[in-house]
Amino acid sequence: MPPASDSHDGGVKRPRSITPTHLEQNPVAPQTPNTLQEEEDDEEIYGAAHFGNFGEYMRRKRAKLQIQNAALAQDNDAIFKGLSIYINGWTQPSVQDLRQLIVKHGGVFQPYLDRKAIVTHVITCSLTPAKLQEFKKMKVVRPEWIIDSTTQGKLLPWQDYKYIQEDRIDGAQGKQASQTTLSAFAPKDSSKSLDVTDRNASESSELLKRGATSLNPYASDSSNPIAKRALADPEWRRAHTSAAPDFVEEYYRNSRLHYLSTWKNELRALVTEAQEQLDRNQPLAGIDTCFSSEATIAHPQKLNQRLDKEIGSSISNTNTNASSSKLLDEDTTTHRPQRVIMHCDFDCFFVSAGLLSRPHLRGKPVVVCHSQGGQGGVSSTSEIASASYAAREKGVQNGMSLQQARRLCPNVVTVPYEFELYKELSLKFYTILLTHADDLQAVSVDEALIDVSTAVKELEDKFSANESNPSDPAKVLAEKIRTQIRLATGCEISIGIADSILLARLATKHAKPAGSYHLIHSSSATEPTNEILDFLSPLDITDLPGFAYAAKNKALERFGTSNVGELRNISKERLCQVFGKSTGDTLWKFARGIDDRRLERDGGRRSVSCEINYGIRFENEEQAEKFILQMTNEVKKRLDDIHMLGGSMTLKIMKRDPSAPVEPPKFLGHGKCEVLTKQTRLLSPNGRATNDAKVLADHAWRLLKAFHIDPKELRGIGIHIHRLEHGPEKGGTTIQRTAAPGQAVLSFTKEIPAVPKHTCTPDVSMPSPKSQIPPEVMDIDDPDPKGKKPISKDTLDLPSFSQIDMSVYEALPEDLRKELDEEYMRRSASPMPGVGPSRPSTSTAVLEQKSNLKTSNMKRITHQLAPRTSGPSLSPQKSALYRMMQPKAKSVSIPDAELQLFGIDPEVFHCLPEDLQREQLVRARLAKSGELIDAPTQKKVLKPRKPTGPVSRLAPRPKAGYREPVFLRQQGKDGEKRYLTDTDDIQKVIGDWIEKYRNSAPKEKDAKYFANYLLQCADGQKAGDDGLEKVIAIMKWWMVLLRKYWGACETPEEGYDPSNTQSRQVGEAWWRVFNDVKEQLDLVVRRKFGGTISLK
DNA sequence: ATCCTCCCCTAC
DNA sequence: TAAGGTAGGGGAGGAT
Ligand SMILES: Nc1ccn([C@H]2C[C@H](O)[C@@H](COP(=O)(O)OP(=O)(O)OP(=O)(O)O)O2)c(=O)n1
Ligand SMILES: [Mg+2]
Repeated sequence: MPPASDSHDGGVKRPRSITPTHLEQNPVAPQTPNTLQEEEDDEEIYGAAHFGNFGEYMRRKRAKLQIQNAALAQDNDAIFKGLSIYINGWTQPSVQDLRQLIVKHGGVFQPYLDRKAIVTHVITCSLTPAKLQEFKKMKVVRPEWIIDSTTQGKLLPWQDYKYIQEDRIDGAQGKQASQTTLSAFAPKDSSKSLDVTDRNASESSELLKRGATSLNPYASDSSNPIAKRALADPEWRRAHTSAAPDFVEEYYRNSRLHYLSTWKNELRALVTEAQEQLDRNQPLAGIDTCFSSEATIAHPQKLNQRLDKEIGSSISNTNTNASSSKLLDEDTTTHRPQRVIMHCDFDCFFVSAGLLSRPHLRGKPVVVCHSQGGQGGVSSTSEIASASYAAREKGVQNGMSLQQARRLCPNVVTVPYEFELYKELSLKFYTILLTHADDLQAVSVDEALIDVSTAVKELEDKFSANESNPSDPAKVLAEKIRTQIRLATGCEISIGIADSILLARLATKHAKPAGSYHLIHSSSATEPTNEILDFLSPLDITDLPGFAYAAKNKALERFGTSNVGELRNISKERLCQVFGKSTGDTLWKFARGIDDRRLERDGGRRSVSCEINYGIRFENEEQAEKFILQMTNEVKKRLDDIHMLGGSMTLKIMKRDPSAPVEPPKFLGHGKCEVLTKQTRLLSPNGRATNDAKVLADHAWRLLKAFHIDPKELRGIGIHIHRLEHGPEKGGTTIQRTAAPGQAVLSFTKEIPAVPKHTCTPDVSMPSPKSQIPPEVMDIDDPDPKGKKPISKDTLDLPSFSQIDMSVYEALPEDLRKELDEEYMRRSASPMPGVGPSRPSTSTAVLEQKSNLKTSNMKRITHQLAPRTSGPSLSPQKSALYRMMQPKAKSVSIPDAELQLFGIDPEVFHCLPEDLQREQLVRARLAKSGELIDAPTQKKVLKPRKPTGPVSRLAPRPKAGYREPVFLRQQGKDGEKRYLTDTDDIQKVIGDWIEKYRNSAPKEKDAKYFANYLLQCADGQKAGDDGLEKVIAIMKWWMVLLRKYWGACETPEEGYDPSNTQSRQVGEAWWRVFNDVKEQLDLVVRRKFGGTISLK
């Protein structure tokens, strides 16, 4: 069974910020003042008092907590330390109260019952039978356990409070909690447990079963009746699911995650542009030009002057004229001096933005989500994008469902998204940051890393001139920036300062909300001091950037701890062993506060993708095909936006896991799924990477069909394009982005949405009138609407047929090849002039009639080609079949290029036993010495694996007759059995294979490998005609075996047979694989020999 | 060794 | 009702 996966759901993602809950719970001042405390004191000097009392208050409390948590291990009050507690359903006392008690006394409150998170205890007042079953291996206790324990100040035995229903619960088996040190930092992001899509569903399914709850929309096993009811109405389906004609557009208009990704890209580009301007010695003008047309922001220079006046700062910004890259360039050489990195991040960004127009909600528990039903939403599965700090106090987290939030905080207020506003604020934010930064890395719409070494240095010089000022210039600058941002946007940001990215990020968590924090060594030591180590020690691995739940699980599993301080004791070798070389090394360094990464520069895009895993509910193939069309059109737009062409496509689908309900708990979500991907080379008729909508659509549709999946089972579709090449910069097909999309795009495909979904791209970033551009304007902007039409055959500039790269040609979808064939014939450009019909038709039926005629030409042409590697991915991963088919002898060592010189296909060569390899070489050398290379027939062959243009693989075509079929030729040569060279052997392999999968469907990987092997035999010049015979023999044998075992399943039964046995499903899977392979073979055979293989 | 391919993982 | 996207780092392990 192919793997199922859902990275979102399995994980424990948690906000990086410190939950204010902790603050509330730990008001006691720390015993030992340390750096943190000192910084707090500093803060007072530097005027944090400007801010609302709220931020100041919170921040101070949190800082105290931070220190306290470090000592929490010894705290007698931490009676729940090491426990991870989940509260099920309605309880008395309330969830919030219990949660507060748990957290206050050192326990971990689990908002979800996550299969990956460790839950030591479940608290409940009542349990449904289903839950009872679900929890039967866990410690299920009544709330009194918590109450009594806290009142008595010690952890009472849970057994005394075991929750009992009529059925006996064997609760003693729950996993013991790992001894993880409590972190001062809150969890990274809201956990979305459970409809886990595992890449190895079978292995972990046992665990998966464990923790579904009705309150968790990601639980894997309960159905959503509301969704079921809605979907029963066909009208509704057609309006609200992927069956809708404009679903893609509508979806993207509302997907926050889509915006997040889009913005990040845009900001990166913008920053790069601005930096280039600055590098051209146009300090401020650059910024102005860059942004003025896109958002109404004050000129930075003026802004600064104004700000200086307003905040009465004696520090003027002396950095505005600094060259952006001078210092940076120095840095790149050897060891950089001492950087000052700031990590700047809006506090609860979406909420803060939303509150700009709702000031009365300040300080209240507010969340941003789609669901807006006032006090309703008790059962809403709508996801919370951002929660205010007041809401976080109650345990509400970003990414949580609204129903979860309501449970934790019944009076939480919901606020709608305002995407345009976010982008606007972000632009102001970035503009100001650029004003101070030597370098800037766009992290996200609300977050950036800046290198402010120069500005801090200048400030420092100024201070030292003043003498009497003991201020930390970095901190002063941070506060100045915060003030500027506040005045420009009305929002609070927090800033973490340090000399590395890692420490700056950690400092930010500490600074939030509405503060700044300089994580600095007291000494001027270059490497992390004890203070830094002490800061890090209480943290959890998930507090480190780049490490989340998977890392945590590995750490817990392999080291028994996820605490940074304890992980520091693990040797680098062990870490690398568990996490891999680079990641292990990084972890080792991070645990010691070492991070020498520089800020990332935009290195140019390497892939473009488009993926929707929500609301995918097809009833038939036609809907799926229409949807694919929408997706590929979207992909095309994205390619055009960045003037790129794609050389390769991966189609990714999510398929409902057989064990998952048809309607998952999350409304229209994908639920537990298997994730499958198929990849293909993506080449247009001109042999280059492409952006052609039709080519994209054809490839995608073809890939989708190759899954042979019931469209009803689809839950997600993604199209990824890689191996990007530069396309035309302007004009032609690349206009629509700068033109208003609607009209221009409509002009060539009806399916494309008429309204731009990029409502927040810079050119339309103003919320107002501009977002709707009149159609006339768009027409003017687009000089050549036709350029976006599928390439017209009449105007297409085709190379002469002989110039066509055959590997490219062969990689085309069949119908495209046919079309191309027809075109050549029509133009009399084919090697057999004038054979074709006068006009190509798009009718499949017609094309098929003609195919024989053309394939005979194809055969002649392909025969002249050099050997080539067969299609994409002849590189099986380790698999049972693969291992079975591996040659036992090691390969004779000889460069492939030399083999090719001999006309031997390396791939085949390496499959041969050693003695045969030698023999082949001897023969080849002999033959070559007696003949001239047939130069004129040399061809360039595009090597499938090299992304960069055609790699010439000069492979002189030996004279006909010379080259005996490498494969299978030795049959009968000397009765010795050889791997993969003898029919008997292969028959045995097939037999073994089937035997191995008598009771479960064959692995996709094996099937692919086997198919490739057969194709290799039948295709190209690797085998002569007896190669084909061999293939036919193998296929026949395979068929015989399948008939023997599953003869009844040869033709899949129509309709739904409730008595569908496991055996029947396995049989059908085998036949599906068989037919799939035969189909592929037929394709090759038809091309080569003009017919299909007959297994009669 | 170094590359490539097919994934997993992470961040917002 | 709800809108679970997207790009890049990098690891495992085969190909070169
Ligand atoms: N699961 C998530 C996480 C974040 N976001 C969006 C909304 C957030 O406001 C924005 C920024 O994410 P942050 O992680 O910076 O979180 P916030 O800014 O909301 O809070 P803070 O930074 O104060 O912790 O991204 C989202 O839509 N879904
Ligand atoms: Mg933020």
